[in-house]
Amino acid sequence: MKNPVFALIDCNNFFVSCERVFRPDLATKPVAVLSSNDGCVVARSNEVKALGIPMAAPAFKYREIFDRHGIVKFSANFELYGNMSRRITELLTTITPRIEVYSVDESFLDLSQLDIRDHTAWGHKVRESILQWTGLPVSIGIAPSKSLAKLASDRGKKVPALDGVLSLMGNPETDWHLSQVPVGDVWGIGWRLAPKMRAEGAGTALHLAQLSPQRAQQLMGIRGRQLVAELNGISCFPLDLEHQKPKSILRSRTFGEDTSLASVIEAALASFATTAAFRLRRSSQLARRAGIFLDTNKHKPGFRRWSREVIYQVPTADTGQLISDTINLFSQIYSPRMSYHRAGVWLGDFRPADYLQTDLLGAIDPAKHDRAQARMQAVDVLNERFGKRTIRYATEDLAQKWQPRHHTRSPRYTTRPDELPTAKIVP
DNA sequence: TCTGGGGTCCTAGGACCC
DNA sequence: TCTGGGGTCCTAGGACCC
Repeated sequence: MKNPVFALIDCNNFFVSCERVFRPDLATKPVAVLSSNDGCVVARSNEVKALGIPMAAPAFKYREIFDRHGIVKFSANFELYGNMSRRITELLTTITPRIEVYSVDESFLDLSQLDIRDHTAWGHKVRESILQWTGLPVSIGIAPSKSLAKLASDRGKKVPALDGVLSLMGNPETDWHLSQVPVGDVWGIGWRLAPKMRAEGAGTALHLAQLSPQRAQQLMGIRGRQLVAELNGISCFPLDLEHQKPKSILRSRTFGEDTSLASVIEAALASFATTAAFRLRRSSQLARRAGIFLDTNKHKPGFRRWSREVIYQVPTADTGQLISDTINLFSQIYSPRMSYHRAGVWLGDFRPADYLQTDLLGAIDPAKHDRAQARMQAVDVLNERFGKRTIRYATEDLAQKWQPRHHTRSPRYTTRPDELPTAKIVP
């Protein structure tokens, strides 16, 4: 058994970098990407960070700074970002199959089986090929634990002299790097724990690493104890290769405008149920629970949330059933006097898709179940071949008014040929 | 007027059983 | 009648992540 070596590959300002690949004219301009409804800032170029605009800042509060500095705004284009993300994943998979895709812009690699003599040089080589093949700048951290790899990639990004790569494998400066990282920037220390750690005298990652395991567990539970060990180079969080199977699925949106109309909300719920069920089928699972929730505006007085759920004796991934059940749940909590701001559908308590055959045969009507399976498979095949929403349920079409606004979305360059710019050749 | 969307894990407490 | 302890399952809420 070899000693663990992890690399974290982390895309810099990911959404902004994706936009810049297709807009090289923006390479040195301040650029921000906004969430659904153009509500919050979800990605910032370094220039925007330098202007003091924080992550998740409500866009309307910073409009003046946006205008004054000519910040270029994009509505989030997740189809583009997802596609760019897959390109990087494919590239990394050629290095080693032992990869954990941790998020849309971060992957861990297990390097322990590879024959790498100089980890820093290896990091620079990987960084250059990703830049060459995708146009995206990344930072790379290499260390004996995931938490240290994460911290190292962050240092690689922030310290210009490191040029995007830091290896903490046998690095005599490890303690010094730890001493430069505020405790709140450590992976796993959020806004609640950071003040608590500072009060304990642990203001930096180095101080945190020096806590006794007992004290760490007292203050932060078992995860905290493991985190402290990780900072000392003892790996507690293994590579998660099964990451791709979700344990719950949520689809929700803030509406383009608040609404009291049942038909609008039903159309939204039908649409959420459809995409959630598709994702569920793609993961080869069935749900034993499904639920909905409705919210008023949480930033206005009198904020309220309503929710209902249904438990299935026979788990399902059938879109038709999920739509009719969510609409039914909705009718139990809907009041025409309320003004709704946001709604969502969630699925949970999953079983493997072959569970019905192995465990419930006899308890269900097999013919009926097979027909439902065949129906959903046909829908998925047609939609894959001819485009999303080729086949859909009528409830989705009751209204479009719920759909979020996205006034400044860029073309989906890599997935929608019809949105590509056209070049005219002038003779 | 205008404040996102999607996840995971841990813990404490209650119900229930032996 | 009262007493003890342990195990499991479920749920709600908290905390974190990107």
